Amino acid sequence: FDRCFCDSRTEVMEKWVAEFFLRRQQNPRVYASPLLSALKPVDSDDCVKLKITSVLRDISNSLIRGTVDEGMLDLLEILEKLMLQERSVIMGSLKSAYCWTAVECTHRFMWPVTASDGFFGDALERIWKKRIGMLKERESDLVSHELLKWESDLNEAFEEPEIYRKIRESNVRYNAISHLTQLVKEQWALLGCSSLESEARKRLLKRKDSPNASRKRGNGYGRAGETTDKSNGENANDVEEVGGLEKHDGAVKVNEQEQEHEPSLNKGEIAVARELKDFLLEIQRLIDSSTRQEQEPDDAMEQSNDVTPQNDEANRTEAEDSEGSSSSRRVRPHLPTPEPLNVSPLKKVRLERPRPRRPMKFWTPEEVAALREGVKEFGKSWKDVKNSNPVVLADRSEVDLKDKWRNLFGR
DNA sequence: ATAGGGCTACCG
DNA sequence: CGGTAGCCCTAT
Repeated sequence: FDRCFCDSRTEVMEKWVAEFFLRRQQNPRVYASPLLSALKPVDSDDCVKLKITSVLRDISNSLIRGTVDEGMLDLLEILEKLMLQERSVIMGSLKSAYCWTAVECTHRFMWPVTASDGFFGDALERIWKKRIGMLKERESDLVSHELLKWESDLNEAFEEPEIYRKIRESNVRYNAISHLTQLVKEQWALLGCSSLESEARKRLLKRKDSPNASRKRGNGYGRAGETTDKSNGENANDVEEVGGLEKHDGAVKVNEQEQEHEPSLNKGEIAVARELKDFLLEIQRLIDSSTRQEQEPDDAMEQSNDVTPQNDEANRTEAEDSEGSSSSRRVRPHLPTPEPLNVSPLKKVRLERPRPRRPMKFWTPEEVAALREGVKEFGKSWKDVKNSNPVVLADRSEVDLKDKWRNLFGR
């Protein structure tokens, strides 16, 4: 950090701030492209992560709006390319999300009862021949078996009214949304917390550790905000704000990839903190005005700089926390009429219907002996018992062991 | 992961 | 019926 402290300091901070806003899940929703263009274009190669973050943000937003269209396919393709740049594997979740999104994009043209009536043919041509054709050409990993299967099914559907009808009536959208949601969740989790936040946590820890020798590592991070005294002025503010916001970070590990930002700020710490805060406020202001005037804020942004809203800065954070109270004055985007779902997402359905009962098998004396041995050695930790003789106990689950033991000796 | 309640097939 | 063995479900 020292090295880049002088000239590229602001650049790093821009990245951090952008990243921070892109990752937070709360309102106001950030739109990736305006945010990135609002910042000076930081187009170095190490921005891949930031780009991934922004693509994810776009996908999330699209999902929140309920929009699963060909723009989504674009986003997924970009995501794939970025992940290749990062030399990470293309995961199953991305493949199936892409597959189902492609199917959904086609499926939405199956509104007429017969294939030839509407634009189904055009959709096939555009999406499957051209778009996916290009994927095939560059041997993309997105071309999965699943995808190929659907390709042939959809092509068949064009000829066979019966197949057309079946696909037409199936609930593709539900699957597409599920897979996309899954993908987004997985990716957010993979990214961990933002650089800004991990920095804040680090400083928080340092501060907590130094005064008293309480070594409370592990998941001590959680609600640390309250315990810090506010006497530290703006520093404390920053930390609280940052610490409280992100929800999706689940695993509280400081991401390995975050290490590039590792070196801590001990010089000019205060100055940096102050600058960060200014950044946050400024960006917040941009976001506020841009989300308020719908999502085409590119030009709106300029004027809004001076017409900027006023005093509500102070209560802003609280307003966001109670989701929705402030959203009433935001323009609600026009949502496409949702297609009816065969399965209500509200009703908790078991997607795999009740497993057929495992056929009953009596315990052999050998198995019982193994069980006794195991328990003698490990007590009632069934996991260990099973591991102590995995061969004999191969088709007995840990629960089976427990049940059998109960049968043998009452309680 | 484990404990404990419940269900079902079977038997006397 | 009641009892038992094996298996399933779910709260902790």
